[in-house]
Amino acid sequence: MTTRISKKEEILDVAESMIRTSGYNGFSTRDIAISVGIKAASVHYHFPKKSDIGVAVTERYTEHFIQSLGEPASFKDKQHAPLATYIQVFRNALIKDRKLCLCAVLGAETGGLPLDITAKTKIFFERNMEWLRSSFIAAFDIPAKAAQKKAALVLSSLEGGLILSTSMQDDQLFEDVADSLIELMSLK
Amino acid sequence: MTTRISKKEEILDVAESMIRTSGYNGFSTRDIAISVGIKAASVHYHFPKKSDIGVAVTERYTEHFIQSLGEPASFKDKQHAPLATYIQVFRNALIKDRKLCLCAVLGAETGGLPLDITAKTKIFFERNMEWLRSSFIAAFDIPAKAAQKKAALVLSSLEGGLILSTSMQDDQLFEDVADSLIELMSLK
DNA sequence: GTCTATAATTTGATAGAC
DNA sequence: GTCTATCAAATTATAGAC
Repeated sequence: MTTRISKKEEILDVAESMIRTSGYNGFSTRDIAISVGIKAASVHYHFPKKSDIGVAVTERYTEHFIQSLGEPASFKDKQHAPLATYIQVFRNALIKDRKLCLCAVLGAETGGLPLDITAKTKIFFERNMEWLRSSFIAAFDIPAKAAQKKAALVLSSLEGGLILSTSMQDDQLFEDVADSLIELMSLK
Repeated sequence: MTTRISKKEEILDVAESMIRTSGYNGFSTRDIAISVGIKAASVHYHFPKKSDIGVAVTERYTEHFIQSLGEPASFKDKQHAPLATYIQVFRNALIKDRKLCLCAVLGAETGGLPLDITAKTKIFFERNMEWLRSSFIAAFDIPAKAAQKKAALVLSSLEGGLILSTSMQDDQLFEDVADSLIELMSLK
């Protein structure tokens, strides 16, 4: 006897999928209703405004994403570990989900979004940068500024790599980005 | 006596700006009309369907972008030249335009776009990858596969860097990405 | 919690006058 | 080439019954 997830969670699941595929302005509350199997009015019962869905999806996505990375401190002196872990999370998005990172999509639409959603998107990137910085400091024992630069390159290139790979319909392009990162960062 | 640009060009200018700010689904043909100073019906005279605007903008953007890069062959044996040139074009988008790359935005919305627009977006990335590959082969005298990997990293990280920098409201993040690329690529 | 019904607005697009 | 007028459909959202 499996526990059924609530309609509220189902709405978030569908919304996350739709944003990661078509962007926040690429679907309607009615689209969500149809996909969940309820009426649009019922969607508004759980989330009065569409932007409430966007905010909730982004918060939940951020928590799941950071949790899936594990503890930065555990990479002490293990130089390859944090990058390998990080690449795998993005590879799963591309290969298993066949979708982009939620916040890369929202970041690309920034000017067309409600402000409460852009605020949550910013937090996603800040928390990921923090994870990468502290992981690189633990793994490589390098100064904060060097870790910041590495983190900026890794996060930017993997977010961009997902977009390029998807747009070009070429999974190998993502692997080329990953290979480049691994090769170049073990040299430095 | 300066030559006035046509309304058709003005529509493309405004549409390009709006897509790069809010995404293709983040504005209406009426928004364009207001910004150009005509009525929505007049926009449809120049471009019958909204997607015709998207296709025309993407084609024009691609041509301008590639032209601004110059000839790849001119970088023969000049190792720093192609990367410096490429970074500067993206830096201009961030600092001068205060906008993302058109095709990064369209790439992020892929699933919610008319197919003729996604086709043009794909061509943008293909032509940029080709420019980078041939530039790196000329500059570094390296095998095609090594050039492909470098090109994938450079294009992905600069596209992603623009998105992160904009979303985080932190121009320095883009410079961190650029510094990382320059440092790591001159070592390899 | 979900439904029907409805409303105000927006959107993409067309017809036809000037 | 631009306008007024118009439209059908979609979109976000609310009121109130069950």
